[in-house]
Amino acid sequence: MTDLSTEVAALPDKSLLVMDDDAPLRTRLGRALEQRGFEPTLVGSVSEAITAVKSSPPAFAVLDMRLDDGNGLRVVEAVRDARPDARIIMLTGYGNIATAVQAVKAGAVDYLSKPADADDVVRALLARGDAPPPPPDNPMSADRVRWEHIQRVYELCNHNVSETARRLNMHRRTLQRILAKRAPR
Amino acid sequence: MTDLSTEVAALPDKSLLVMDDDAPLRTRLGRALEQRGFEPTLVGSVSEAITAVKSSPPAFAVLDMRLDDGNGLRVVEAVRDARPDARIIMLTGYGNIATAVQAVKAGAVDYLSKPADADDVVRALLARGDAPPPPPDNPMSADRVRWEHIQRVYELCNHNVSETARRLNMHRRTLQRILAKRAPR
DNA sequence: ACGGTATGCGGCAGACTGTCGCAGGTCGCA
DNA sequence: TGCGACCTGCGACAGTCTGCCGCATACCGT
Repeated sequence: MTDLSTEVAALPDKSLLVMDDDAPLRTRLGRALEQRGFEPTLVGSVSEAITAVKSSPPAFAVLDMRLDDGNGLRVVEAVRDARPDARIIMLTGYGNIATAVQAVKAGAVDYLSKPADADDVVRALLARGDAPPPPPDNPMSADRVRWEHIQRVYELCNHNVSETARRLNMHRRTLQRILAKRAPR
Repeated sequence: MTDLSTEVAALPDKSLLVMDDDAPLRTRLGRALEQRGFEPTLVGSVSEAITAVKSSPPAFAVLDMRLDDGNGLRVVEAVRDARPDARIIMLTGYGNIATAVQAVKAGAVDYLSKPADADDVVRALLARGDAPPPPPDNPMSADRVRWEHIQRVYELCNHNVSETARRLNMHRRTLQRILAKRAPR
């Protein structure tokens, strides 16, 4: 388990589809996975992904959940239909349980929240026997949880401060101040 | 979808297993589900649950994830083995993505984090066609999210204020004051 | 009896929040 | 071109909340 690259090298099929609408991140992730031995195809939208899947179904897939032109779940289904043995993992900006449940039900083998480093992705991709890793003891600080929630809604509101504040039922001024600061640990 | 009770009444088999180690909560949940037409069996531990499943496999199950005498996942498997068509939902004090993924992979149809009210549970239990909430985004207030997180950890720490504060990385005094107040809206 | 730990509570200085208000920017529409 | 509807950033101020210290009490295991 220490050397992921050799494990990847032993795979019969290293084809991997990476879908993310953030181009720099996508490229970086693609490069990192390539270095670890995969043969990635990069796409930035659901439609591109579907096309790619049709022309050559990948053995692995790393998909962003939320894109501009549709839901990442559609791609999960497409990949599963084209290739039932594919190992798919979902990626998303801020972890959300409901989303994770949907993703797994749709057929993803795992769900990671960004920022997830390439090693995490590879580990999830390779994890044959699902090892219930550690005691699921996750001590996120209360402020951190609050902050992430805010970020999520903020993103969802397309970085519109006023609307985010309205939805969050908090003062625009307060939101502004919070957004101006860095994430709490 | 508006009247859950009538929908429950139409079920061929209303048997339901409720497992939670917190007796008051279990009773309350059981009563609530009974009022909505289910026929619940209440148990407070994994071993009791396994026994119950063996003697009469339920059509539905609401299981707490973490109990003193073992992992709720074991019960998921037991139920699934005994009755593959059963609809199981997991409940947990502390919402955790890794756990949610595990639960769904084990065969649960949904995963809710406490506090989940009875209607939420029934909805999850009945939701035949899945993924009705494509917009999985709640306009929960930021403070509410924080508060729920705190409550969850607090419960997880067995109502130990000092330990909760330590884990949450916040001051015990502050936690005390927060717990003394009611939930924010 | 003693150290370790948990709990409730008073108090205080400093940080944060809720509110107002003001100024400037963008967009769509007569 | 001007108006109205929004959005954004920011200053100021009072009221609230938080971090931190201390003290007293109450269980435990040794």
